[in-house]
Amino acid sequence: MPQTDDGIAATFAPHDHQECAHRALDEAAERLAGQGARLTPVRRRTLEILLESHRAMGAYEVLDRLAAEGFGRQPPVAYRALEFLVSHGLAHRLQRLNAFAACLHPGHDHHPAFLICRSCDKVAEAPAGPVRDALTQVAAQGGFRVERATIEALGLCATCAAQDGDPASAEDGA
Amino acid sequence: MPQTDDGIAATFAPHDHQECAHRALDEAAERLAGQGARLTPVRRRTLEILLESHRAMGAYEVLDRLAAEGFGRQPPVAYRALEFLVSHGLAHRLQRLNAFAACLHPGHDHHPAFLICRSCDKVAEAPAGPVRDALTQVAAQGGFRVERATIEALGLCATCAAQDGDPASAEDGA
DNA sequence: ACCCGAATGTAATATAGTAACGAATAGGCG
DNA sequence: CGCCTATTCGTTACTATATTACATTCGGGT
Repeated sequence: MPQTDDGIAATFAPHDHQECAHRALDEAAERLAGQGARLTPVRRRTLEILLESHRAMGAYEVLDRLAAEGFGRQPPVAYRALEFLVSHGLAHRLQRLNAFAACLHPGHDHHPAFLICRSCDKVAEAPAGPVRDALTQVAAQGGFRVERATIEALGLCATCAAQDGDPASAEDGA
Repeated sequence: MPQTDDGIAATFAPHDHQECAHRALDEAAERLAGQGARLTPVRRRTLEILLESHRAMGAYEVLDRLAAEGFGRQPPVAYRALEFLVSHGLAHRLQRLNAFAACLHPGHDHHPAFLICRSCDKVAEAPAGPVRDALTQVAAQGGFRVERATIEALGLCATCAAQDGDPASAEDGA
């Protein structure tokens, strides 16, 4: 069973999420301190909200939460906090979903590939190195220089595949 | 100089676009006939509009054009035609841009990678096979089964790199 | 001619994102 | 401390993107 615990399975499988989220928040605070950037209350709360699940959330979904907790209730409140987090590598924007997800590996590979489970809606980050290399190479053959790449996969995670009795992802269902 | 004429360079370089667009339209009509699908006036015109350039166009940009030519002026008019084209493999949707581009290689690789030039805004389709393989593999290591992938690169095409005097993409500019 | 399903058109509304500007606030410094 | 300045926060107003719902029209079969 060639299943490395690289964080993908860890995202989708049941786990101590309190611990998981708490550590990500600590890491975030630490990294920001090093950069002289301020983790203000709205920003911190926004990150906490994203960290409550491994799903991606729309800006307005985040905004509703913030508003309910006494922060501003206008779109820029959410967009600014989210943009701050993204630009500091603490959250990611998912193009396919027009939504945002907390980064679980701040600092490792800031431009990962995303694996979006269509069943449980969770989003995992996967190392994009080899994928990016393949893309860079095929582009280079046409004289195109890749500067930024969007790599997002929709599919089924191992946990959902097992639960939904989807045999294709196990051994063989014949 | 390992530059195959796989269509990437062909998209970005100056070329006989009349011929290029016309051929794509013919191919489209032929394919649809084979499927029993109808290339109605709005749909045909929508495809022609997309084919006028190699850029991606927003739905409302297309809609304006259609409305000016006597078709309906409400969003569904454009969205329906575009969705039809996409679902029949005659156009693609670019997630990064919330926009649509005509497919130049209907039938070949219906889920290509996209190369978007940030300078001329043109969009080329690149064979996504190797990229997709790399993605599928890294996902599989986490137990994730990829069903659909979005692969879009932003960068600089060869033509723009040469014009803008960007030496990095030529040999070396030291 | 009649019927039916597909395609087209409309109005209305939902969702996503940005611009512009004033009020509050945190730190730097006399 | 008191003042200044840059950042952050909040608001209003607006633009852009996309969908739902429903009436009408059109093509093709019988």
